[in-house]
Parts: sequence; C-alpha cells; structure tokens
Amino acid sequence: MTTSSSAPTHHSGHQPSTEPLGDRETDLLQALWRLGRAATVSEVHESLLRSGHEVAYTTVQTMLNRLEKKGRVRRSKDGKAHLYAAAVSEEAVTRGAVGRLLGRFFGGSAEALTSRLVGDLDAEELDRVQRLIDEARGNRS
Amino acid sequence: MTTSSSAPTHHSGHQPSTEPLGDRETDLLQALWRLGRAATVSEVHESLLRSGHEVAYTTVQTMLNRLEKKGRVRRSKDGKAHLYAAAVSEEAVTRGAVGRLLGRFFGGSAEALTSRLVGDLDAEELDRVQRLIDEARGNRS
DNA sequence: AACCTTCTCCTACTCGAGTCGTAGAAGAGT
DNA sequence: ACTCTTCTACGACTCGAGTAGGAGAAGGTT
Repeated sequence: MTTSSSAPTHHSGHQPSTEPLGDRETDLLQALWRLGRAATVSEVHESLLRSGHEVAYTTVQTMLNRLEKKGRVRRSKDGKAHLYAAAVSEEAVTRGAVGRLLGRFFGGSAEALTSRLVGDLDAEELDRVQRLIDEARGNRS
Repeated sequence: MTTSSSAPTHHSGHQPSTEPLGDRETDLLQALWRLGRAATVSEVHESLLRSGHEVAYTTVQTMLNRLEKKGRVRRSKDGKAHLYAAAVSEEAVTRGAVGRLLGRFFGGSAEALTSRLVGDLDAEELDRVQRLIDEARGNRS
C-alpha cells in the first residue's frame, strides 16, 4: 500500500485525487490544457468564450480558485494578476473518467468496453486499431 | 426528425432524455436491472443493502419517485404498495455515458478511446477482441 | 489629481443530488 | 377495537457545482 489505508478524505488542500470534476470545471481544465501554459483569468475566460461557453469573468475566476483549492490547478502571481496552470494532466483526468465508466458500467473490464466500441468503428478505423493490437501483442512477448 | 426540433427541455414529466444521472440514481437503476422485474421500494432497498450500499428506506423511496418524474422509472400500483420498473434500458444508459465520455475526452472518436483501451488488454483479451474485429469486418463487406 | 481599465476578493444565490424523519393510511393478526 | 408492520406522502436539510455582482486595490492615461 503506497496510499494510506482509508483516511477520511482530508481535502484540506490538494493532492490529485481521482475525485470526479464537474462539467464546467473540466471545461476550465481543458481550456488550460489547450492553452498549454499558465494563463490569467482573462485568457481562460476568452478561451472559453471563443469555444462557445458563455460565462462571466468572475465565474471563471471563482472556479479557477476552487480548482486550486482542490489541487487541480496551480496558481502563481505575475505582477498584478494571477497565473493559473493545470496541476493535473489531461492524461490523468481522462484515465480517471475512463476508470469510473469502466467500474460503473463494465464491471471494470476494459475488454467489455472495447468490445462494445468495436461495433462503432468503420473499416479504416478497424485497420488502425488492428495495427495497435498487433503492436500490443508484439511488446507483450 | 422524430423528436421536435428544439423545445426548451420541458421536463414536466418524462421521456428518456440522455441527461446524465447521479451516481446514486444510477445505483438504483442498476438494482432494478439486476432484479430484472418491477420491484417494491423494499426490494430495491434490500438489494442495495446486500450490495453494500448503506442507505435509508425513505431515501430509496424518494429517489425512486424522482426517477419516475424524470421518466427513467415506471411506477404501477400493486395492492397497497407501488412497483417500480426501469423505464430505460441499461443499454441506453450505458450508451449515453459512453457517448458523453467520448464527447468530453476523445473528440467524439470511438477509435480514440478504443486505441487507449487496447493498451490495457492482456493476450487473451486481445484474442477475443480480435475475433470481434474480424466479425465486424465480415459483416461490413 | 481624476479617471479608466483590469484584477482580486468576498459574498451570495440557485438548483439538483443525496439523505432522512415524521405523519398517517392500510391491512394483518389477535 | 387495538396493535403491529408495511407503505406512501411530504417536508426538510446539507453540500457542492455553477453563476455572478459589487467593492476596492493597482496601475496606466491625460
């Protein structure tokens, strides 16, 4: 066990934590990932507006601060303004979301989900996936 | 268009609607799916307790009624008690959840998710998926 | 100095999920 | 008739996500 057995979920400040985020919170993180760098509230706000998310400036600010309190975003000062940067990778958040879906609807089986997905792929997509499978098999021996 | 163009989301009563459900609401639905038939509050309650979900009887009752209002559950009277049955299939709800995940983290691409999943499969699982792919290809020609 | 503009801070409100308690109807049993 | 036990009907509370307004600090502009 690397993680303590079963602490009452402190939450006094941070740590990644696989806790699910709200849809809007995720929007903010995605905006930060897209920007690829620490950004000000304004930048995030504009980024969101550009991608069609009508939302007030202060709302972005509030959520960004809440995300910081949750450890999903890191804040640093730059002159008058604050800079916010994602503290969790898209990779990690995505992994969490996939894991939750798997646990909830597929008995935790990646195979089960994969199987269902295969039916939605067209010929070309199947080809590409095929190649990945071959590779996977290769690395596995 | 079978569904009206773009009504402001009535919600006065029902219709499947791909709206996401809360975790607990989903637990209830899953209990109903597991039971495979219309069940009373007691039955659902016990089913949940058995699967480790500590929750009060009235909580189950309340949520079941809310789910009915949302059209996810159908209610019928049986003597004194009410019977509740899932009004949405596990298939449909799962599809919705997968779709949302796809839209949010994979640009709507089933292939993208499938690709990531392949890396988590072991040899045997790959074999079985392989078979599905072959079948898919077959039916597609 | 007087003004804008840009930001931060803090406060505050809504809504829905989640959780129950209590009151009281309806039979079942005695 | 009285008493359990089982159910329903309501009302009520908490919490977090989502949303935003207003006050006021910090500088830049004239």
